[in-house]
Amino acid sequence: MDVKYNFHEIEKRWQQRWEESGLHEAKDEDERPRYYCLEMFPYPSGRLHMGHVRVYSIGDVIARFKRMQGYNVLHPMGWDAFGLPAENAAIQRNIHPHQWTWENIDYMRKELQRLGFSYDWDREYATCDPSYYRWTQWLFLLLYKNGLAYREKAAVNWCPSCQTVLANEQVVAGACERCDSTVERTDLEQWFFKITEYADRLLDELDKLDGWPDKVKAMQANWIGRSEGAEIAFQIDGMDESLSVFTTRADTLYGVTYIVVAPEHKLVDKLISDKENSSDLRAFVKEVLAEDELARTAEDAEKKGMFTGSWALHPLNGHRIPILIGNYVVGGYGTGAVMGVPAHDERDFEFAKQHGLEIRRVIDPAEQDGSELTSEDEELSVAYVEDGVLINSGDYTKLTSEAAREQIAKDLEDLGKGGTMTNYRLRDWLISRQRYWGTPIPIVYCDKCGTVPVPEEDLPVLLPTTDIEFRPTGQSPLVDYEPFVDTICPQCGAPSRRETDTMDTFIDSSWYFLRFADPHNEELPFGKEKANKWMPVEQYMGGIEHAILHLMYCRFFQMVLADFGLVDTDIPFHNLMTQGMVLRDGAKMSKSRGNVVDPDLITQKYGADTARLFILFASPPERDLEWSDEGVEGSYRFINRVWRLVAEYVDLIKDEVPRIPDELGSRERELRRIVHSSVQRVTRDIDERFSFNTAISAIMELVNGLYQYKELPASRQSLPVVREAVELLLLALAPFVPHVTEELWYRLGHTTSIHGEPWPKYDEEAARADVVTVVIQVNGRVRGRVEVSAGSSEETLKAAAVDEPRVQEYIEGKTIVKTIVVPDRLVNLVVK
RNA sequence: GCCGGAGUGGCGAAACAGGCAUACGCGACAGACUUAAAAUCUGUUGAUCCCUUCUAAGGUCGUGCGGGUUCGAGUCCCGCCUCCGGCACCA
Repeated sequence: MDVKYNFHEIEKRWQQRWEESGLHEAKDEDERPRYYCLEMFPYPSGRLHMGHVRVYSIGDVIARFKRMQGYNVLHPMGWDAFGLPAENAAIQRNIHPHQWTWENIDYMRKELQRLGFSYDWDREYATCDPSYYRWTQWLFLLLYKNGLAYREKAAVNWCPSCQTVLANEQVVAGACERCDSTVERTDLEQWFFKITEYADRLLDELDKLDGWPDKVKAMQANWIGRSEGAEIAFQIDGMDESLSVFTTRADTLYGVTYIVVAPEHKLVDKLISDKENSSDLRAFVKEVLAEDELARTAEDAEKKGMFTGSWALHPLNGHRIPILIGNYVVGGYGTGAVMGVPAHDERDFEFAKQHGLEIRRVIDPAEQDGSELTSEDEELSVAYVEDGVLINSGDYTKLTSEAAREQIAKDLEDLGKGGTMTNYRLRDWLISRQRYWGTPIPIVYCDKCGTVPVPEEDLPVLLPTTDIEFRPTGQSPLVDYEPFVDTICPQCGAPSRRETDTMDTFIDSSWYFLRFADPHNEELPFGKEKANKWMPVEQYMGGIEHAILHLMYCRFFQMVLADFGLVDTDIPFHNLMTQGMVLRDGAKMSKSRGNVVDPDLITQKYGADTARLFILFASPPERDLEWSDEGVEGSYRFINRVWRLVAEYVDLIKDEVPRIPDELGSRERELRRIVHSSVQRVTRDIDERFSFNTAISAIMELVNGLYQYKELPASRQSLPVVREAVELLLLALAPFVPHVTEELWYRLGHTTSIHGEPWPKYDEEAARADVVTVVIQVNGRVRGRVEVSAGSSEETLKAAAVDEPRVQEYIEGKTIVKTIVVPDRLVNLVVK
């Protein structure tokens, strides 16, 4: 056998053979238990980056391992192919987005194939293909017909650079998630999905996702932001209007000394119109509204406020309460108005001090924290924001905060002045985009019939791929393309206009995992039977950056589709793993930083197996991975070490059967102990905790053990034991480095793929050591070690311990008051 | 401020259930092979020497910091610090 490890030739040959033999195809009709292994599909940006290589290497180990364990594995790949970069590239390089995208897909598919990932390529698709987005449109109509998609004028986020609106989830700290430009607020008529209708379920059912990281669940819970409290209506004095506030602290209702409304509140006009200083008031409103919303409502911003001249009436005691306009009240949350309770809210306290408003204490801490009853008229230096016992609160005095909240909400409800209310941070999902390269929204506007959905049989509404000027103008490029826009009303046949906005690309990826279960279906997005066969995805993998966006949208879609009976499970992904980033010099790889390592160069120089092995070995999957050129060299060295080992042994063991003789020498028993305990560790590390780095280190120890054994004179070596060791080594290594293990497997004389072999069983008996080192401690400090046969009794261990000369030094002249024995591990003598 | 996660050699990291801290790899150093180098194989590699002494063993210290529980703590408990991520004038 050639001594040189020629990865170019090996990898190319096996990739071809695997594809030809259909080794990685998932079978719809197959009685074995199914296993759906999925990694987030890529956007075809041009080339793979190391982040891709990492997540797909992780997924491939799992897919291959599960196949060897006897599962019918679905491991598909496709393309999240609609999106802005295609348009930007089109503008910069004068190439059509369609062409740019498909060329990228062709290139990146080759890159994936060169890495040897075991995808079922028969199921591949791209979301920009009409055969896919036809069903995205179909699903849009499903939501529309069921009242879950609607069009409305609303204050929306506008990205001036991307020239489109964005969903709330796509705005990070006031900036566009994609390009970092500051987002502007503007009123526009837009399409929304009613995700808020599912807010409670999206929150409550997080508990069902026991295979998801707590981090992701916490982020989603945060994002949904459910807040339970009360709505309270304050009659406006002298007007036939009332002002509603939302509060979580109804127990502090008697402490209300003012009300603040947001400048955009719909009653602002009425409140200030007939006042003598109304022009000043208007100027104030205008001034506040002109401020950037993010800055205005930032925590450290100055709290500005101005009295409107109007008064509200307390719903329980009828007191007159001034109404102010304040910059710190968020118009879009709750009712856009808050009750001011300065004694028991830090923000209100600060605001009241600034504007000389009354501070009235109504909660006493006494019984809550056991501190002394504080004097009621003592002036507060800070707000008391904890729960307590009510004081100065009419009939509610002496109730606890908790009891009072309930009672007050109930009584207000009876009076018709409020009741319990739940608020969410989550907003409806704004899904329309003023851009070209996306799924057209299948809606027609008719002068007579209004908004008309395109009939299902007329789908897809094709995105024109020629003659489009797609430079962003703030409205969809389709607006000016008459062949697309001009149509006839599906209901009355009159000339009408198509919707020209396209859908947020997150919709494309919110159901793609279902399409993989049935990718060629021409009747439906997916057949129910096939979806039920494969769903939910057993193991899903991707970056943490999708914790809220993609992963919440998918849950929403899956719930909707389950509700409409298209699929049984309402959970898209059973287990989720979020892998860390690939860093170099401590920072994320990026072009601007110039610290990018091109996967193609690595596969060219070292081969796919080395690239995969390094990435899996360098770090546990969830953690960030620091790129290291030396580390890559090390992985390459290791594969060569395996190659040489087999090359040196192959002629000797080619015809050996791994039958183990009953009588073994100590060296053979030692080798088998290493081999079998390594396989045991690899199995556990992959199966139970995806700890690939430690699995690989166990295999390295196996190889080291074989090299040690190889030092023995050839005549004294047991070839059946070596044969067994080499076979187990290759099998355990197969999911990580599929090409080289396949090659060596054939060289050993096998005629079928190693990847079709069952995962190796280990012999627990063989994995156990004959002799163990037991640590002897005196008072918890290590004072000696003894070698004893495994499973020695407590008495034997104790005797061996006190016999140790060095131990005797420490116990001489002292009394042993206690002896702790951990079998096969440790003896601790406690002396005085 | 609230929520989640992390902090271990020169570096990436390991320690499964409270029981030898640093497995495995990188780097470094040394030996073998070689005319030589590379490659390869083998070995050494936490700090320290105030203390002991047999000079290569032994002691002592050591998992962000300070306490605690325990025969024994990287691991459990209490209190902090730092870093990363999410939410945040959300009423």
